[in-house]
Amino acid sequence: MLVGVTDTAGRLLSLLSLLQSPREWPGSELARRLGVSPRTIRRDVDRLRDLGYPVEATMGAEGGYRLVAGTAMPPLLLDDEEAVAIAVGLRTAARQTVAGIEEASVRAMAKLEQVLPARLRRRVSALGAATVPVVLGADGVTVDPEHLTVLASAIANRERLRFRYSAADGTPSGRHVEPLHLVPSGRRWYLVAFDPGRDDWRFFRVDRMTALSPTGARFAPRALPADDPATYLKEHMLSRAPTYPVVATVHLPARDVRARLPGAAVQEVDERTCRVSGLGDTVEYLAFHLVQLGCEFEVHEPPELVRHLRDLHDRIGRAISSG
Amino acid sequence: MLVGVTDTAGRLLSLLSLLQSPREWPGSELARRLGVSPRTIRRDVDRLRDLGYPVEATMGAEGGYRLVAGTAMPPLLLDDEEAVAIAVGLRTAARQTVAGIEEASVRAMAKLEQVLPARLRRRVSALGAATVPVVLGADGVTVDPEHLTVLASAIANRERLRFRYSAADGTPSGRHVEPLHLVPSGRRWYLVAFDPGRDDWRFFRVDRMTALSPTGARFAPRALPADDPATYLKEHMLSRAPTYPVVATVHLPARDVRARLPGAAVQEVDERTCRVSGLGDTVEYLAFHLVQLGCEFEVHEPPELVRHLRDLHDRIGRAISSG
DNA sequence: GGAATCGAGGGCGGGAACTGTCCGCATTCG
DNA sequence: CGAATGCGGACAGTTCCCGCCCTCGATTCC
Repeated sequence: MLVGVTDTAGRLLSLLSLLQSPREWPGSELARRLGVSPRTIRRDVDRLRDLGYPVEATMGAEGGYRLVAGTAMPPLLLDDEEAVAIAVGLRTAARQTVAGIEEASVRAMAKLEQVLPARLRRRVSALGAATVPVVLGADGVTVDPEHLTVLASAIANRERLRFRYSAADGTPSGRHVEPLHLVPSGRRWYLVAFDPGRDDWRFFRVDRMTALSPTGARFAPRALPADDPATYLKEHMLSRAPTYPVVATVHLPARDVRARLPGAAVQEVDERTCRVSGLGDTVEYLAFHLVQLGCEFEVHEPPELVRHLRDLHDRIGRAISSG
Repeated sequence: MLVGVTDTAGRLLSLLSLLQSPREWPGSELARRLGVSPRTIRRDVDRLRDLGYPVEATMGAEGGYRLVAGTAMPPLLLDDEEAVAIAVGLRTAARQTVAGIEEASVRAMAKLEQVLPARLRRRVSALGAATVPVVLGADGVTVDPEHLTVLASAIANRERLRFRYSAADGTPSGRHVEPLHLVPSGRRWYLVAFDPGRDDWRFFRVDRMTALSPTGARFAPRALPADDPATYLKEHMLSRAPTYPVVATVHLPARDVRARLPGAAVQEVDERTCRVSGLGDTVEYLAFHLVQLGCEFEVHEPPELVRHLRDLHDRIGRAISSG
């Protein structure tokens, strides 16, 4: 049998792949599948262990090998469908902007997209299109995951970027910038970039960018006039992004509300009533979460929210009266 | 220099890891990082290509290596944060039951969870708990992703499973079964399993199972008395799961509605009005999507939906009148 | 309790593969 | 044109891999 390291290394990868399915494999079976002797399988298992991937073995009849959790992530060997599932999962997660792992999400997306075979990419975008964007964005805008991956690549690769931008007042312009950071803020994403034409730093809302195209031209990254891009962004955005301090009384035990609205400040009033404040950043978002609790509640604080709920109330009223 | 295949294979993995970040790497830099000569790097790149992972090289100054999309998925080498991001993404995706990739999602979750280091697992569950379950389940029940991974492992590993089950009428019972399939249905999951005690096949709703514990005892999988678990389940469930045929008139161009409600049958009435039918399976779900469109609409068909909307209307009315 | 199955691991010999070095070549950018 | 980059052939020395022996320990089933 003609072999080489590519075979040895390839075999180790195949072995890793087999061991990653959540079941046990007897060494003889592995030997058969990989076309080597059981002795070699034992040695391969040792090699994997040397590499830091803990392979557990159960002895006796019915025994076998299994990859278990170690201290480092082993390389994930995915089949087509699993890769698609992960890509779709990341996209929906990015749309909803989960917790504090947005950057990591985007990095993982970029990494995956970079190596995702074309046929799978098609399936992912088809599925992505078929997925209901559950989050009702303030203005109905949801950020396009594709854009995020393109931006992440351009940043990592230090490539200049060309795109079209619609400013807040709607006036469009063409831009050519040196992208430096991608910063999540609420359910929005901002690109922090240096604009050589205007010789200054600029922030761009990702959902307002169109026709992204990395130019391929490299640049040497400049130092940001602040330690942290996020705080830099916050300073410059403070005046603009309105946040709604909400106060509402919810007729549900405080414990239940905390479980269903993590992130909100919940204050117990009595056994079955509590006061909720500071939920989110857009009235649509706030209204949705309050209604979604499915219990009685009263809104006290932001007049905008009350107005929005009144609209909702009227709209539903019309829907059922004319139907 | 003392080397071995574990070094060679390990180096190949490191190389793959470096090449997976979305940027270009000059060979000299790679050689420096991996502690080998540039010639070896070239050979390693060749080896990766032999393994089917297309490494692209750009010549000339400023050139370098980059991993591009090929025909097969290369092993994904993730850092801690990326792994957590993927795990969280899969969990939220599993909760929402995306499109037709549910099984793959669960398989990927099981694969990932199996090798996820403990410290990362803690972060994932913390983040998972902090994530708002956006989907308002019919009865507020969302399936626990952990359960799904445990079940998937038990199935793949052909392990008997013990758990407690609350039947539809609420009566609890202890079960000991041979799990065979996990079937998604709407936003619910069912386990298809053989119950040796009762000597027959049974279906269990995953959200009604508690105290899951694989016993470790193996079993030889029996043949299901049907070709396909999904259709088998459907036959047995047909009478129970009510689906609501909805008909509503929506005052929005048909094109827009199709974009925002994929899966629904949309029929154009005139330029700015259309008829929507057959959206989903629970009134809460239907109501949510109709309201979420943010436009005028009238509901014609299921009286349950009208009733639900009236409740919603009244509840919102009380919320804003007393606030 | 015995047999069968499975993992762990030492030793050996032949053959093969890996690495580094040196070389000339092609390509791209400034 | 020169510098940086990738490409790849040839060679020599080292070493490492593989399959085949073997024994031992653990576990399960009969």
